[in-house]
Amino acid sequence: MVVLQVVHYKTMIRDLNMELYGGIIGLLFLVFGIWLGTSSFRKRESVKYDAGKLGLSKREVEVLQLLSEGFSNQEVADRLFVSLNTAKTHISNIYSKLNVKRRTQAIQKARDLALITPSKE
Amino acid sequence: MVVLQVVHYKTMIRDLNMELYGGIIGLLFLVFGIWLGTSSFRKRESVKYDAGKLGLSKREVEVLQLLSEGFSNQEVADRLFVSLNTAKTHISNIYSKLNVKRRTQAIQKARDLALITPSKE
DNA sequence: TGCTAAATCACCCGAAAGAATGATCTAAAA
DNA sequence: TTTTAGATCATTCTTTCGGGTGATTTAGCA
Repeated sequence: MVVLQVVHYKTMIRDLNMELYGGIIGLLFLVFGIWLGTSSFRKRESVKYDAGKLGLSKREVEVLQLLSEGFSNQEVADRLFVSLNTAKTHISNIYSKLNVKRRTQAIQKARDLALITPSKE
Repeated sequence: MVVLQVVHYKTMIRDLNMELYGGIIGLLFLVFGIWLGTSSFRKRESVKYDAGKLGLSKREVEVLQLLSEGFSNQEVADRLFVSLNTAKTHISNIYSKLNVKRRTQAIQKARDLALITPSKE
């Protein structure tokens, strides 16, 4: 009987350890699962990288950002404290660098390439 | 010794069960974690609902979709097999219903309200 | 120190976009 | 059947966009 009790005691110890292990491993699985779930939905964010690749200057990226927020040429000019003509020059340069014809297309491309910061989504 | 062996045998059985349980519970945690991770990143999608609320006709939603894809007025007209004037009329009506002044703002609002189908993202 | 890229601004011109208004036609609802 | 909403198209007019070109200034690089 003593033998049995000793054995039983050992298994109880082991049970406790198992519970602890179970909890920890469960947590690990949980964390791993959350990581899996979120990482598949996270988007890569590389602003300066793509912008530099396309030859966009930081001023042009600023303009692009404002364009994407729905501002007119004049509003962009006002917000950057430059003349309308300057704003137009930047915008034209953006079009040629992005290889597009219209501002809507530029905005589209900027979104696709993650050149700009989305306001909502 | 027979007793010991029997007890040992039982614990082995239990160990096997524990491994199974552990695996299953781990899987459950994993699934739950993935669910947690993804659900916090999923977006609501209600197309016809908001469109109706704003009083947009289905034709206008069609036009809005094309606008968001970067098409010019003429291209929208061509794609819907209507005249340029008709396209412009639709677009104007969209602006007043969305309470915006420019097409870029209309596109923005349409995206925010999930009135349109995003091409990429 | 000269070269170069970036940023700034100007002027001109044509095309596109947008506002305002009115008209016709059709299908569905009252 | 009469109303009504949606879709269609037109005309006129103003504003905005976009292309093309050239000039000046400044800051960093070779």
